[in-house]
Amino acid sequence: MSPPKAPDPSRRSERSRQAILDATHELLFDIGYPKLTIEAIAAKAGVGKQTIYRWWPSKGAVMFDSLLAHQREEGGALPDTGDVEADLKLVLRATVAQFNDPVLDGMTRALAVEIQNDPSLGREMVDRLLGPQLEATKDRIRSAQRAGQIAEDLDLSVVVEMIFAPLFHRWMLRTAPLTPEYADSVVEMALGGLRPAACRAG
Amino acid sequence: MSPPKAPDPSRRSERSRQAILDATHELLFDIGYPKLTIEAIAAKAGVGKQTIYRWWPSKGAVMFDSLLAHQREEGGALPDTGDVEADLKLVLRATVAQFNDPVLDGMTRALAVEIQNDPSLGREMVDRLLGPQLEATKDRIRSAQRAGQIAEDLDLSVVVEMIFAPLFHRWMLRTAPLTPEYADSVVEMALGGLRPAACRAG
Amino acid sequence: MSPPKAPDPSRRSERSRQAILDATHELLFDIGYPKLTIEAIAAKAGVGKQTIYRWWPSKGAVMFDSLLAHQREEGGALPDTGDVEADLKLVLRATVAQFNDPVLDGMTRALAVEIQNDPSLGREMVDRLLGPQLEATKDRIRSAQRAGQIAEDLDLSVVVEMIFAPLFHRWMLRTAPLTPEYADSVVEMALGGLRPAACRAG
Amino acid sequence: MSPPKAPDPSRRSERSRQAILDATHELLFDIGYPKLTIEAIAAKAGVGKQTIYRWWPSKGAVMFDSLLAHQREEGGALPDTGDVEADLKLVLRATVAQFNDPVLDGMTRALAVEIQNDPSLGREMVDRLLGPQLEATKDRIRSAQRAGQIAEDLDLSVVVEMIFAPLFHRWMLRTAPLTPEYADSVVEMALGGLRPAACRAG
DNA sequence: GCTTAAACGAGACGGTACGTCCAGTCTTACT
DNA sequence: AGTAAGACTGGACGTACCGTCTCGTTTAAGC
Repeated sequence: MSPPKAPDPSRRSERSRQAILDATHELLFDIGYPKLTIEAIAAKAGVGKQTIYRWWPSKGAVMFDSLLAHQREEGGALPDTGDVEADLKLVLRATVAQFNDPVLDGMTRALAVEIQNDPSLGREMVDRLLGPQLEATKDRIRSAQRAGQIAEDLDLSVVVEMIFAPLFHRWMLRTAPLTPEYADSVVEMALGGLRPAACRAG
Repeated sequence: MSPPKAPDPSRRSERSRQAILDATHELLFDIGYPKLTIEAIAAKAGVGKQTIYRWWPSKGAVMFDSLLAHQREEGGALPDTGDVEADLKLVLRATVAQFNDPVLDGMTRALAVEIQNDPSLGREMVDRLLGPQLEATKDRIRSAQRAGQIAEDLDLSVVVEMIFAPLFHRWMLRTAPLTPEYADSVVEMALGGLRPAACRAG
Repeated sequence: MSPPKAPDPSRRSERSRQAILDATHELLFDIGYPKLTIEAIAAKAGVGKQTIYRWWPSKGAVMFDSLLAHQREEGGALPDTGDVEADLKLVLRATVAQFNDPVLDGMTRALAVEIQNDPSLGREMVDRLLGPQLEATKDRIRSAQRAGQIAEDLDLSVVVEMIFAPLFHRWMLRTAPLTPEYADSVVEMALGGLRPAACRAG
Repeated sequence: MSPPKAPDPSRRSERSRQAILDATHELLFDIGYPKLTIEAIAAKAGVGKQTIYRWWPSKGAVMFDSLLAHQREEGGALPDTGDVEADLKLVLRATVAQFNDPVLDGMTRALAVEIQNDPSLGREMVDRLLGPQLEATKDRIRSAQRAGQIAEDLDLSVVVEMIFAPLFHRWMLRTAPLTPEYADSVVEMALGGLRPAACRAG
């Protein structure tokens, strides 16, 4: 008859929620996502398994919330020194550093994996994690357009992907090591294009 | 004492090998990689589990071999009409189509996922699947360089990633639908760069 | 510090008590004792689980009260036609019928089972259900003694068990079907004894 | 299609079977049947749960096999001194002692309980445990019949129940303590019957 | 062709984790 | 204060697979 009876969020135990998120984060750090189990989270958090199953649909969802809860509030705007090339290189070098950090590497891979199995998780990730960063980058690009450094007639969604995707690709498929120099190359090539051109040196 | 005793490949049963690869392929198609189990493969192939464990180190490795065995021999060179932009658009549109094919989509995602857990699988994949395609693309780029359509002083590894990565990014993270038009945009933007038009028409 | 705080019976909700007893009875009928759960009783009765735990110590106790509340008031004296054999046969045939009634069968088994785990429940059952019937039988036996049909120097507690125990034994251990004829045999054999005797036919 | 796939008894591990039976027996002794869990048995036996589920349908069945495996081989004939009353008193006093032994008490109650939920278990119990004892008693009665101590025209199934049932009844329902004297009373009353003395001395 | 050692199918084994169910306790809001 | 509701910790349930380990049974190489 009734849809399987949804729990009442107003009665949710904040204490348990926090304990679960903390335990998950710690376990991700200690043993990594593939070895992470609901049972281990429950045990470490001092929580019944049912409490996890009551509020999250999957292991991936718990991990995602845990990631959100524990990331520092970095979502600021990009630097704007007036030199778009330098600013983008700075950002991409930072991204390279993140990918090379063992902990972040593990968690980000886990997240990427889980998105493959659970598209709804992917949507949320795009909205809450990736989206804001891409938006900030778009803002910086727009600023550069006003400064005449970037062409006007471009689809900014494609632009930001042109910039970030190569890093993601190399990291995810491990085709080659991710270095700061690679970040620089990507920025330069994206800005200048592949064609031979007198004005490339700008 | 003795090293764990390697099996003798010369006595391997070709019949069983094929049955396992076929069963895996069919199960990947039917139930998807995450639900795929060694037991199911063994049962479907009419094979003992040990026979799988004897010859493959992991579920991912079986799947990878199965993928290799069942893909058509496409590894040829890229078309070369003299117009590098048109040729690249053609290739990228084909790639888009592959990503949008439900079966290939599922299997490629499975492969990408498994690479996260098993770097050695990643290396093999890069060598046997991704590498050849990137090499073929590099060849086409080199041809375009000789024709004066592409700058000479570029790191080709970065170039091919500039071209393919945006598709991969959008597909993997599901940030937006993958369309042929998107493929065109990527090619145009990569070739022309992001800077204002003055220098773009080349 | 304080003893665990006994609830005040004067404030007990009669409405809830009845609802619990009714729900229990109905569930016993529907799904049987082994599958009966406190949660199901509470849900069916529209009552909080705590209200059950507050007033009853165990599932068995609830069931016992439910049984008491729903049985008809039968605790009268045995018939006394002057023929003790006939009267006992009548009573034992009625007992056989009760054991063969599917509903009573299930509930009585449940009760018997629960007594094994909870001796205090056993005591109460003996006092309130079994005792009265045995007492009534003892009265009938005493009447027969006065009429010279039964020996004087007998321990009546043993006598009544001689009469009822065989039925209980056969029912509980399912050694053979319980029939009215069996009831007759038991009465005849108990009265006449096992020895070969000229006077047995009476 | 296929019936859920029966395991092949010829490949059964005798070592595991014994370990399970032993662990069960020990746990029955230590914590009692109601607190006995399959998980505890598996853990104590050093065995996977599946191995228990593979070979036994229920907790009760394991316990029953464990009981059978650990009982001493007592299934012999009753004593026959020529005095049936004395012999029966001996047997019933032994039965009383068994019921009063704390370990046997617990296990027998557990068995009796389980029979209520699982009639098939009851049948097996009757066949393998209770039956033989009743048959031995019937043999002794038959011998007494030949000696002229017991009437010829009696249903022996009823006779043995007349003798054993009162003990069982008093034990199971805890109506009164089980004593050797009670055993004697039962034998005397069963043999002599309830009618007045005139015909009783036989 | 016969022997013999390997790979093979089958599947039982000790385990781990799953997702569900319910016990019994605790919390919150209502009567 | 007792109650309805239901979230909580805890723990057993029975299931699904894991990867390992026997079992006979092919099967193919080397004598």
